[in-house]
Amino acid sequence: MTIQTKVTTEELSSVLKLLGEKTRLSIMQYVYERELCVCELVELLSMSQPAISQHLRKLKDAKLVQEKRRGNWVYYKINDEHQVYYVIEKILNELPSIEDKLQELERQNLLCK
Amino acid sequence: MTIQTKVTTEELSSVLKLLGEKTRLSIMQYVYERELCVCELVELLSMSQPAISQHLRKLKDAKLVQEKRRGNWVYYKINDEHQVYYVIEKILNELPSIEDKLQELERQNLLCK
DNA sequence: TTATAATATAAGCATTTACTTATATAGGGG
DNA sequence: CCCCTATATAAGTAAATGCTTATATTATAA
Repeated sequence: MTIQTKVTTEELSSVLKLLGEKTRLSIMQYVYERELCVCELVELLSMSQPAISQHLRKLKDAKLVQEKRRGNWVYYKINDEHQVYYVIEKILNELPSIEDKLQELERQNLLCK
Repeated sequence: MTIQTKVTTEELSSVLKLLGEKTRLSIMQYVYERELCVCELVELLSMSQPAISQHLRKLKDAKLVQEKRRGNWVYYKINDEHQVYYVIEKILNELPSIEDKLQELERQNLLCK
């Protein structure tokens, strides 16, 4: 049995506001599928590095993602222990798979390390 | 079996952006529970009538709510045929019940008609 | 230590947003 | 028809937002 912890409207809306931005929702989708470093996300989303970093900062501050440094690279993955992770999963599962884009990245040897 | 129709990241993020605002998320919560007119929402949320109307306009444009006029009053209810209604329900179910607030409104005879 | 690569942060800016106040519209009752 | 009530819309504004460019930080490698 799953304990349903209720959140406040403010807490939930602040999470939804973060997901309610195309780039950030994409980032969430990617780091839900697998751990990725900043430069990989820059490639995948075709956006500038500062833009991606700033989005990641917001997601990290909201504890929606976790970071781990490995040498020069900082890897991000989804935080599956977030208070409303259950909802976040439902949201991300509505989106079509991005597996092909990740494979394309591998094929082009653009993966870091 | 439920057919899982995938939406684009843009479509989904635009819905989440609308829900990612405290007042609008509250409105959705209320019209999910029952049909309400504008002046009732004004009471419940303690906000100005134009502010509520403008939020309702956005929700209506996104087909998240449906409206029906009855005399002077315009009633709004959730659109349970929205493309991602399944997700919207999951989101709203995370929030604590607002039943008590609706009862309080009734008790004070603030319900229209 | 110096150079280089990956990432983060700061500052600036154009756009969007959520309200306000004022006014328009629409329907019901006299 | 006129008046009143409920709602919608318009215009204005302060604050928030998502980018850009420039620079700082951090770790690795020479």
